[in-house]
Amino acid sequence: MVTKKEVAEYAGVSTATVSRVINGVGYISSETERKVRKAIEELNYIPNKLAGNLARNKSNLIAVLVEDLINPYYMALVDAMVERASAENYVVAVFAIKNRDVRHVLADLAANRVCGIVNLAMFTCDFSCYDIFTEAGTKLINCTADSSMVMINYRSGMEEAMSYLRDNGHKNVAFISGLEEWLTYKDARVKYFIDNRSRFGFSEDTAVLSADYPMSKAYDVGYALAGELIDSGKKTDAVICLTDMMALGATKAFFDRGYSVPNDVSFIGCDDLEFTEYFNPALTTISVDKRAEGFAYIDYILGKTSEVTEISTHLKVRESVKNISE
Amino acid sequence: MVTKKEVAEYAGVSTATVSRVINGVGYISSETERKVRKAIEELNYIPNKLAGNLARNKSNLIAVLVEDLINPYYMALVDAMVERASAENYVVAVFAIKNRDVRHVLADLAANRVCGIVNLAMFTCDFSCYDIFTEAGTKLINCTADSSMVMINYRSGMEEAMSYLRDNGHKNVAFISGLEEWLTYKDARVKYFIDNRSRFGFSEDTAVLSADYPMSKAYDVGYALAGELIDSGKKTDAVICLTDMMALGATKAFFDRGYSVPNDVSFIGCDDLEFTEYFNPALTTISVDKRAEGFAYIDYILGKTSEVTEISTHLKVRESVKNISE
DNA sequence: CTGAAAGCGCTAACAT
DNA sequence: ATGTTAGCGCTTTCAG
Repeated sequence: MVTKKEVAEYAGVSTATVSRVINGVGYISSETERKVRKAIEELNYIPNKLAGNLARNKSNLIAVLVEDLINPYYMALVDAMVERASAENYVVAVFAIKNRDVRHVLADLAANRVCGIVNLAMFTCDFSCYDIFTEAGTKLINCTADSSMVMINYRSGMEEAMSYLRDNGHKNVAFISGLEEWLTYKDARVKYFIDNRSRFGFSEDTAVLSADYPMSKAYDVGYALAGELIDSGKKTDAVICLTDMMALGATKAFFDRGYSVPNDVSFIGCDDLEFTEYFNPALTTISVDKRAEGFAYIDYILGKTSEVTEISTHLKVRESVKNISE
Repeated sequence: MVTKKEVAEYAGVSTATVSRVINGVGYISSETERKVRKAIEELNYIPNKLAGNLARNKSNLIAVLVEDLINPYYMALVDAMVERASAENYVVAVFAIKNRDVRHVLADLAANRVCGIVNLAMFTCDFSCYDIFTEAGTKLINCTADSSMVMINYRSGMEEAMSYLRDNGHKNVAFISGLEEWLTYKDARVKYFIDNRSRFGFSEDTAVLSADYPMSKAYDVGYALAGELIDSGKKTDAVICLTDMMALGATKAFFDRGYSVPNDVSFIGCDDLEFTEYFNPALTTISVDKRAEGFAYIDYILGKTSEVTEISTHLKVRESVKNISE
């Protein structure tokens, strides 16, 4: 594999000059640049990132931390991140916590001198774990509890969803959160729901159901919680679910017990996973701009954003809500 | 960040010795080892992979090449690969072809000196593109047309699926392949179906439908093809789909036209994506051991396998096939 | 505008 | 069993 030195010799310049034209930094005469580019071209030179990484003691690796990867939402996020990162010659690597000591994983990240970490997992770990990274200037997303640089604005989506339910005659709407209780009341979706349901004329007496997501799978949680909801005997016209996958499980529970969706109960999910369009019925959902979210993460890590980025949400109407106003 | 040299000094040995205990190679007295481990521990030393990679001119990066990542099957595969790779201190990075010149992507891989490439994309590219890698000793999976080191044995799964349909009284079974025609007849699932349908007493007159997967999304293809199937007016008791996502789209097409699944038509998918259990009806599918597949890829890249690995498949019966024998 | 040269932290002969 | 040392290929001052 041809090295920078060979290119330099071939072009009759120094390696420093070659570096300059490649990295587009510093002054170079157009004549020299031409020669160098020609040499690169003819020799088919491919810069060795390994060496570059070491020289600047910083890799072009961006780490995505997940519990496990079996989650369509993450998939969409990672997809977007890869797209954005590769445009800047960065590489996105996936690290999973599943069955591993978090400290080991963190050590892995450190050993590979990742330049940024996007934490999509929900493990708990005291912040001192991250000292090593903050010290090294690694950009962290979602690693500490405090102010995130990108926030999903669920207000608009929730507002639309609740208006839509109201306009379609629903009054008894439950919320399947699935999160642990202490998280449930911190979640922006749940909070908005609770704080505003009376404003939309909904009953205050409907259930907000917690469980242990994301420890358990979203659809399992949805299925179980919907079962509880049915068993409770509470009158419910519609249910909003924290995520689409939860809605998938929850609707299934209703089907399994002989109910029809949306004839007997209406459903609204959240996330807008693209294939939920093909669910039966097609899922009405709060759409999150996952691509923008993924882009924002990368932009932050690459230092291209200063202020916090807000990700928009809106309702995507499909078939899972029935008009029951007479 | 503390370096190997500092550890060596602290322990009163040379860097080579430290390397030896870390990499567990060569002889070291237990006394020295103890001292070194103590130094590592007390100094909180984390080896710098960047330097190591450069020194051996080979990275610990394994690349996964995808068209895009929005595919639950890949997700499961990547998940498994990450698990296996991290156990050996390798890192899995995702590279996407979408909207990019394949040659650029390949150059990226080369620039990062990846030690292996798992090609999950389906782009065409003459093999000379890979010369640079074979020359460098990079392990390649699915990059050239010839013999793969891991093969999914669809026979058993298909056999079970077809027996099951036969035993449930189905005679007119269609196959939604979705692949382009020239690929359709190369695919093991399709081939098995065509070669054996008469043996199971199925009509030879049923459709095998092609399209342009994976250029188009599986569920879109499934939806469109199922529409064609319905329009054709051909009698069909059951349909087998190349993938679960295709089945999702296909069943939706039937629902949208007023049919009931499985009352009017039965469905069998393939892949056993875990959440298809929650489809309505729960999808009966040919289960592929995706974890084993992912593991096999990594094992091959890491040089832990010599002979070709075979991935097993079997039918997972759920609710999408109805017994129509009277 | 360009070149020389000193690292980056680690590996792997080669010595001892 | 352990130490010495010459790179790995690139970046980046510092001179000129």
